[in-house]
Amino acid sequence: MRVMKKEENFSEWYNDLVEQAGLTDKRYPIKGMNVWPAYGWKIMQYIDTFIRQELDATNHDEVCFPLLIPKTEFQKEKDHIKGFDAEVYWVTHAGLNELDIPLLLRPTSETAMYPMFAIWIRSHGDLPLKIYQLVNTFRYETKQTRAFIRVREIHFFESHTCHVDEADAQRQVEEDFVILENLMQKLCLPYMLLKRTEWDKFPGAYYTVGIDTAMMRGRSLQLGSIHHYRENFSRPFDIKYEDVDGSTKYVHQTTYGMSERLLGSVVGVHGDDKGLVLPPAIAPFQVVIVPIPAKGNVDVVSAKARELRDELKAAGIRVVLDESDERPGAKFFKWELKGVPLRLELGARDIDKGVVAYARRDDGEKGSFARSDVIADVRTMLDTIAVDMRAKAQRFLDDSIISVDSLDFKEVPEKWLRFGWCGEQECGRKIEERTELKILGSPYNKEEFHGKCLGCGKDTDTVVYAARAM
RNA sequence: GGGGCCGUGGGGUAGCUUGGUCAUCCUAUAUGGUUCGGGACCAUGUGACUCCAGUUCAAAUCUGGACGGCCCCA
Repeated sequence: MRVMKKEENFSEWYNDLVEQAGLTDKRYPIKGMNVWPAYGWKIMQYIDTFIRQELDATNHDEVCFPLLIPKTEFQKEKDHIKGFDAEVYWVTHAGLNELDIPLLLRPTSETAMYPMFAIWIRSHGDLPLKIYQLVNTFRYETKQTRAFIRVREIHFFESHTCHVDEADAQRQVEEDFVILENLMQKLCLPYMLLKRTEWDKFPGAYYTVGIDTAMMRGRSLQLGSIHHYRENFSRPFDIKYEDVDGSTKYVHQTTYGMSERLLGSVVGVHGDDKGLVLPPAIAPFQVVIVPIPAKGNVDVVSAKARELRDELKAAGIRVVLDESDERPGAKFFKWELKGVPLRLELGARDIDKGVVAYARRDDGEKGSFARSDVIADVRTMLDTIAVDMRAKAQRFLDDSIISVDSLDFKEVPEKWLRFGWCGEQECGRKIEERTELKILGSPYNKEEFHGKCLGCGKDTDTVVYAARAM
């Protein structure tokens, strides 16, 4: 029961942590398909709740499509099939019979939804159509799997929208960025919006914007992506509407997808050698109260601790009182492992002085609150913790990036590289091969830049970021 | 696709080379007691050799296969 050192061996540290903290149980006998135990599921549910809130607030409707897709629908968009062919699970039999048309488990739901969109959409009055679902999707990953980050059964959020024209679809993409920003505030995660290269965009997309954050040692992790499809899917799926002038037009579509990787990033970005560090917004318990009993005052301390718990609970703060018969020290370690943002301690000393002792999970700071102000102080402290967690993570992302203007290094730095690129695929590929990094793309919100392409040396005002993807 | 390593209580392990005693230790866990401001202690318990076949008087240990896991290379 000891958490590894994050700096020494990130992989082992991560794998140990997610199991010890109760986020996942990897003992299920299928590779890449893990069990969600209560604690991990609860956190994911908070994340999902925020996603729902944001989507509902922007007039998306939650729906739920079937898990199985007929092969015939899946094959309608050529690039899409090419992109996913190698990693779909097939259902070929039902009972004792072989199926005439094989069914696949959705790797994503475009081809499940779009035949229905073609039926639902008749006129411009039906647009925009904005829906989303939170479901599990399946991808047969051939690379090594890792809890939350590379799994075969994915806990997935996907929104799909249809619009009258490209400009309206573009407005949707911009709205998605706002939704993202609000969510990332809750998770205290910094990120970058990078427009993917042509060879790395989503199969079938017109363009893809990747949402990336920084992990240890220069690794990048994609948290999700936003795609503009133009008419790439509406044509093969025949999703048309009748416009005001009576003409028939194809809709323009967008999608937006994120997964349990959000949780994986929270673990990887905020966690430390003591365990998980949860942002207050998604912590199942924002506060843990550890009573410090001593010989002769067990009942008094217990009563005071319950009183404190009830007050916090009534104030809407998610609180747990640990009355198990472990010693206080053991409880400290346990709740630190589980990442509870704020610990309150209540013993005879505190009761006498009219205070409650506290310890912050994020930076370990200790102090005490006046018992009379404890509700307000806890609220303020939770806010402060979130602010500080964001700032710390942002610093880490900023420090992960270095600008380079040549390929003349003996060893590729363990960083994200920022450099100029002329935009030619040949140059891009060459840079990727030379550095063994992946070009994540150029900032969606253009950065002022004047420099030379790292591949061919031509002047360019396009800057891109490259990193080793996790 | 090619190569290598490994499967022992819930978790982590020793034992395997050279087959032979009640399968080691840590952790977990159950009951009782003493404790309690940073991983308590005592007492008594619980719990494992991945599966199938073979060799043998005898297999955790040797051989073959299946299944599962991990790592490296393309």
